[in-house]
Amino acid sequence: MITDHLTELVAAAFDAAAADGSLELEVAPEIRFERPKRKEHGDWATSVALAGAKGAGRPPREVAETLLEHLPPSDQVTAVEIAGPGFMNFRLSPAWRHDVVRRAADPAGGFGRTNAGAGAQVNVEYVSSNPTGPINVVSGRHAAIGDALANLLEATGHKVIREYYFNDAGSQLRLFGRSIEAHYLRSFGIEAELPEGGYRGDYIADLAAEIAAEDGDLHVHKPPEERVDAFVAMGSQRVLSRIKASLERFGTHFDVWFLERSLHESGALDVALRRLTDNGSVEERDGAVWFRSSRFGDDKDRVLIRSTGAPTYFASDVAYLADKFGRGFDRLIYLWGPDHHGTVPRLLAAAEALGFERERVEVPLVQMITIARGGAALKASKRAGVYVGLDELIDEVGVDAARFTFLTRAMESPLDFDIDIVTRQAPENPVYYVQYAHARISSILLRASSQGLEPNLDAGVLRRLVHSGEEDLMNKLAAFEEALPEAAALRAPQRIVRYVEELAAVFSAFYRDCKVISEDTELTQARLALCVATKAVIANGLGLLGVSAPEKM
RNA sequence: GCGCCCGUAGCUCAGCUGGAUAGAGCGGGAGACUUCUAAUCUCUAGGUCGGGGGUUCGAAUCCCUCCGGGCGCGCCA
Repeated sequence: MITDHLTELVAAAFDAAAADGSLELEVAPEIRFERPKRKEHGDWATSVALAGAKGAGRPPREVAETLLEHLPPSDQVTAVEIAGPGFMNFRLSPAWRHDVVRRAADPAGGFGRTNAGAGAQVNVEYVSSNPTGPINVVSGRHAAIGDALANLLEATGHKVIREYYFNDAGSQLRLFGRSIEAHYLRSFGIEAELPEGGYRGDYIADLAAEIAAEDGDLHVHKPPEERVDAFVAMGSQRVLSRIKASLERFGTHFDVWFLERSLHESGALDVALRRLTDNGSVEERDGAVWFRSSRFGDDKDRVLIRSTGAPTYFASDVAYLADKFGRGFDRLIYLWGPDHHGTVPRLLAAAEALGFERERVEVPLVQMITIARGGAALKASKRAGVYVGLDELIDEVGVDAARFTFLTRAMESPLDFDIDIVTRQAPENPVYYVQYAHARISSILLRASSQGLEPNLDAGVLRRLVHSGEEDLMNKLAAFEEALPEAAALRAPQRIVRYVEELAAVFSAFYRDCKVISEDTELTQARLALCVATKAVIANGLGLLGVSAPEKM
């Protein structure tokens, strides 16, 4: 990457200046380059002179002057200027920009991709919504973010497994089964109370009606426990297949659908428990089995096995964690909601107690969504039965606009989601701006091709790109090589959203100022090459976000 | 009370591993369609970066503190 080259140059300048005694520094400051916000400040700038001024006992501008005098020549750099309090502003050569175009236009080049992950295996678990009801917009946000994170990790050299944890063993499922049971029994004229705190959505009644239609009164005369078991199984099965369908429609594909129940059935729960017991991380108290998580940084100890003998949800979590590491992952990412943040310390404690470095477990929290309709806040709750379904959202605004909206905000930022506003804004959603740029390029390329004009990436041809609109566009293309790794490292897909919007804007300016197809064949070929590169980068960026890049709009 | 997240333009939000004049979209105002896609573009108005201290050559960004909002602190999940 170019910044590595620039860093080497400056490091060499430090060495040379030290060697001839013109700059005395005990410790050289870290050399970092950044893209200046203002064009006048060049392509890349460094503030090392400011940082090093104190140690050198000299004014920053003087330090900068000295460095400048000792800077080795480079064919990538056309000028270096000292500006402001002591910034060193570098201007890069056209050849460097042309190289960017060439690499970006190469479909096999993997422009922007890195191998930072060096093949590390990462498990990304997200959505993992309980199979007690249809999937809602909150899960939609999780799905969009999880997909984007997984894509970003893959693009930076990680091997990613996308996983959905299916909670089919807990007390919520029980409650769900009993809720269906009540409706079912009522449909046969049998008096039945909805369980306290039970599920109230219409879909519960629908599920009961479906089962009644298929099985008739088959379940009426079963023993209550057995009957609830049946409803849990049938209900969650049906709900899960709907969840899968909704996610599929949303464009989210999981590699692994993991059943909590399998942890119980395989004995994984017992194995994990034994491991903790064997290393003294567990104790019995008040008839229950506790994990001594407070030894590993948690506020207090946590129950694994209740005094009733039933394992807690957390016990499954521990077994699941062990299972994931057992499958060879180097890193586990759990995308959780803010309501689970209190359970993060115990998860990390469990990792440590099981002998895995806690740094290998990462739990980004996706903040909540405040759902409103026409300004009136709604409470999204499955149990209360008021929520906006993912399907409904897709129907109203479409997958691309929904994803883009979810990804524009940083995940740690709460999202105000007014269905009416998003629906109304759907046609003017920024996602279309970006897609439009892509479609426009496709159209230009098509037209050019029909006239026998093709892009040409030869150095001699690209040399024709000298207009400021062309230069800006090439610079913005180059920025993808920083935007992608940064977004991945910071777990910040919104950076890709920003980038892609900016790229579309810069392209629009180029489109306005530089007519692509003209009488000048060589210039046309050069501009077509720039179009091809831009189109590829837009498509790559949108692809990372799970958003389509249409050829036509 | 403790913990986590948030507080930046009228609204929704970027920017936060410290940098040079704090950005975008929407909304407001004024314009541009004989032109490779007007789902576009140009210009414009709009800010005590919640308040106050501190660190620094430099703070929206780091530290402390206060205020406001949200969430969490179960042998629930």
